Amino acid sequence: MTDRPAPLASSKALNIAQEVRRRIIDREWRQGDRIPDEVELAIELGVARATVNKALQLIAEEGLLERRRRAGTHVTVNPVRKAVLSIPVVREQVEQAGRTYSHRVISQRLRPVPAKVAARMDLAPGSQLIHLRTVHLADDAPFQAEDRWPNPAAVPEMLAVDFRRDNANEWLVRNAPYTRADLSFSAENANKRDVLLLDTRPGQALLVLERTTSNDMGAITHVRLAFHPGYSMSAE
Amino acid sequence: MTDRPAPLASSKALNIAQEVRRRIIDREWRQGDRIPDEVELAIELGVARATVNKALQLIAEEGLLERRRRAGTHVTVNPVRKAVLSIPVVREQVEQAGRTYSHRVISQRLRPVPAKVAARMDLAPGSQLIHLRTVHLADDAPFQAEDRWPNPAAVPEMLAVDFRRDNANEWLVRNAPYTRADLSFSAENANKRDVLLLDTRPGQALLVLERTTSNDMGAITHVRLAFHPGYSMSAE
DNA sequence: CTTCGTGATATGTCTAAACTTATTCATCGA
DNA sequence: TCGATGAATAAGTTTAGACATATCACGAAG
Repeated sequence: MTDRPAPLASSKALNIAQEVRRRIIDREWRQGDRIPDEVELAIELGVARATVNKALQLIAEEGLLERRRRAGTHVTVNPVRKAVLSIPVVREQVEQAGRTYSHRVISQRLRPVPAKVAARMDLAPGSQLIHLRTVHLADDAPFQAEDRWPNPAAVPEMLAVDFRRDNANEWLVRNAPYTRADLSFSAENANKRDVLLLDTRPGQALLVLERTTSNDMGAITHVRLAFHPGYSMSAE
Repeated sequence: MTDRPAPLASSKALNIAQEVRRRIIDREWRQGDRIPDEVELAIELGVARATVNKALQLIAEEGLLERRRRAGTHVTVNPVRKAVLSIPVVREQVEQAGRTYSHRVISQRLRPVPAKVAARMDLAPGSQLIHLRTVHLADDAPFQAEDRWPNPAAVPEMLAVDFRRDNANEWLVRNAPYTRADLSFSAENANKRDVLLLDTRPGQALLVLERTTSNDMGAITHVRLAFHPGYSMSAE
């Protein structure tokens, strides 16, 4: 029987990263301190420098370390908290919760964009876009109200699509891939339309996600998603 | 003059990643397709396999590719959108906007935790924690209302700290590093206290961030941050 | 027909070595 | 005193090669 080299719950690089995090958290390396360089750590830990490099880069991405050529690696003084949000497709979100998904298109027609949306999409005010209003349901209860402005200039075929049959989000993901997405979260008091779509009362606080997606050619779509009351979005 | 080997706007690995993204976006590789394996790509692009590996791992993290040993690398069918939120320390957030930061501690005392908070922090109901209420100001206008439950069991010294002088968030970051943070966003209608602290009207929709931080020993603190009306949080 | 190996294969990981590049620091000259 | 210059340094990147490991696919045994 060959003795296995390590328990290997995970990779060497990850073990090193964990050890480095421990030293930072346990104050062996204080905020602002310069830590030993890659060569030293490689020798101390008995691995190749490339492995130490991988581990340190990982932690630097997490924000606990700052690295600069020649200056060395330092423990970040005021680490900015980063949170990764996963924003799944509505349908999957609903189905993953074990509920039945459906959606209803309220309206679909060509309209000039409102100024605010035009600004976000970097379009000339008054441009004609498709305007689409949809409500997404979980077990026939309103889950999310969608107010979308797809840009036919991005994908001309979209003018021929009937979004009553094809889910707009999924059609766009498949037919108009984007390279950039700007999103923002806010809280809004339910307006009349929200009340109607989400079956709630006026003024109810709603979590609102606004997203603008674009590629090199320009904006593809802007969408405002209002979640049902009480919805909360988790991270990390 | 030695002719430089490449324009080298960035590294080879990043250039390869960009090229791979392009092929996915331009539909040269369709959703679900298996793409050429690392060795093939390395030969095609004239680089080492390790470089291709780095590029593909990067894109897999972004969610556009799925990789499994032996099965190969496939283009993700329904990519989950991921967004990275940066959650800066309040003080820096305010100062970065060119405004003057200040804060006022409304109350600080030992109290039994409410059931909801106890559940989040995984504590026995009725445990005694410090309860701290603070309002953060930008140019003397309310910016954020904070409702915090630090756990003295995590760092006993905190019982002796006067948070009127030391910013609680910053004291904790320095003296009680955490390894885990759970956060969630929601929208809430302003309650009476929010109205008072944020100088707004009852029912106003507020963006609320709740965060529980902990380390191996258990929960360190739970905090509810209510932002001033109209505040929005952006990502990517 | 099903189940259980077993080999082939694509990715995962690590290493040692070399080269590149940004940045600091000390030295020297104006 | 100040600024320019250049050497030294630490991280960044790439390479070729090796071995590890998960899993797919196929064939043998039941």
